[in-house]
Amino acid sequence: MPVTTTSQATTEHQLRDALAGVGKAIGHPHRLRLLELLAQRAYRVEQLAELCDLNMASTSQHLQQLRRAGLITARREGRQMIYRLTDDRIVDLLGLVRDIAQSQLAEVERLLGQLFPQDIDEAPTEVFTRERLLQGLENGSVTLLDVRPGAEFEAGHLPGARHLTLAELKQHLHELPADRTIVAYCRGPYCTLSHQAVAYLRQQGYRVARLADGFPEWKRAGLPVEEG
Amino acid sequence: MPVTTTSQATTEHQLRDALAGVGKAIGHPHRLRLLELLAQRAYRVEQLAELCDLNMASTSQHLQQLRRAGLITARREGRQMIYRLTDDRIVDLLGLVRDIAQSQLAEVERLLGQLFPQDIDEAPTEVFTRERLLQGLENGSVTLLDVRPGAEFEAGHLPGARHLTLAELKQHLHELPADRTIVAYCRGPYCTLSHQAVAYLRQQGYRVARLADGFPEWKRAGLPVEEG
DNA sequence: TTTATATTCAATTAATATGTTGAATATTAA
DNA sequence: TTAATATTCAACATATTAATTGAATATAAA
Repeated sequence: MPVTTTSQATTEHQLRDALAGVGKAIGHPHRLRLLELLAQRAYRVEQLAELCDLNMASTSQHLQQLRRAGLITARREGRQMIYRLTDDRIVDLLGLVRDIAQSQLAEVERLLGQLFPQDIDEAPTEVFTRERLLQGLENGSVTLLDVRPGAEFEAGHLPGARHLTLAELKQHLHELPADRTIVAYCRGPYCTLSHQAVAYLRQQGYRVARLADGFPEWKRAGLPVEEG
Repeated sequence: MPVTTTSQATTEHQLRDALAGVGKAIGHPHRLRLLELLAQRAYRVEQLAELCDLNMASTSQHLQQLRRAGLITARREGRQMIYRLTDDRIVDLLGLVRDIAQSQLAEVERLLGQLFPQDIDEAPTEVFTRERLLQGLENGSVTLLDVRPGAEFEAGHLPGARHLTLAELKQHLHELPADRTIVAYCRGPYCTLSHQAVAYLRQQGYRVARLADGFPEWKRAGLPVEEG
């Protein structure tokens, strides 16, 4: 007859505790922000602290919670610690949480409407899937534009992408082709950078579209990237 | 020039707060247990309370946290509330958390070794993928055995599955075919029921294998189920 | 209506998580 | 060695979350 030892329930409970640790780790806005940043590239504690507007001790502690949950790893390099995602599946995890929240929580829907307002007069911006972008790059019908911060571009970007931050866009406007569709991309679906770039370029009369998601998802999909 | 309103940072923070809510929701062992159960079938509060060994008030509060996070919905039916997963993607979420934890946390690896000990002498139990099982069912080379509790089987099971709990297995042993492989399945990868069934049947001389994952994953994959 | 029942709400206490400060550690450069 | 720097640890105050109890609500049956 099947045996159910007394310790089995305990083990199952411990197992559930360990899995809950992953939930706890992503269950805080600061840690989500850290993961979003680390999905773009590896960072030192100091940089993360600055980008998240946290002090170093706090940042370090959050990073260690993420590490204990198996979501990031640390490597010492000289006198600094470099943190990175353990695994591309963390990108999937963040994406899945985003998708579930977006489809089930009215609050998220509302906030997205606020963050990405649709100008009702205009036709909606064209959105490229990864497949369509690949095709466009192959037949040379699109110019690819990375509008993330320079450091993120340098650590890795889509092949052939031109890099311009929003601030640089105005001065280099004439360098962009008027006869081809410009496809802008940024950190991911909830990042506003590519939306802002698209709005500006469109206003300036360019043919412009937006990649549906960002660099991490592209890399996660196993598509080629140029690394700095 | 691109505009960054003062409220944008706030909106992004609120958005991250909402997403963190999903993490918080799955960041407690009791709530994970509740989700595992609800992945099998819809349940009333009372049943969940009993299965999780919690009192009703506590159970109800945990359920409401899951509901606020958009992971489950409630429907009143007479004087009772029926809870169910909002979405099959919740099954994906649990699976992804499991996979990440398993590959990144030594503690999880250790606990699994404890929960599913490999008898070193024996050849390891054969594990069927869903694809292989489908094929085996088609050509009639396997008998499918559901070893979950009766209520879960009745709410939905794999087509053609025979239901026997571990307790019932002994008495109905002779009804099982000796000339075909018996494939047992249960709640999912971390459920011990199918392992126990396999160990017993094997010891009794049956040709027996285990489905890699359980009923929720099968259903989630869009494969046919027989509903009670 | 009244009564019985399932569930949720409210209030309390206990437990846990967070942010902050200053000290401790580990590594490089002097 | 010593000094400088990046990071982590320890300890505290504060905030959030959990479990428990008893009361309140909503529905169905009497």
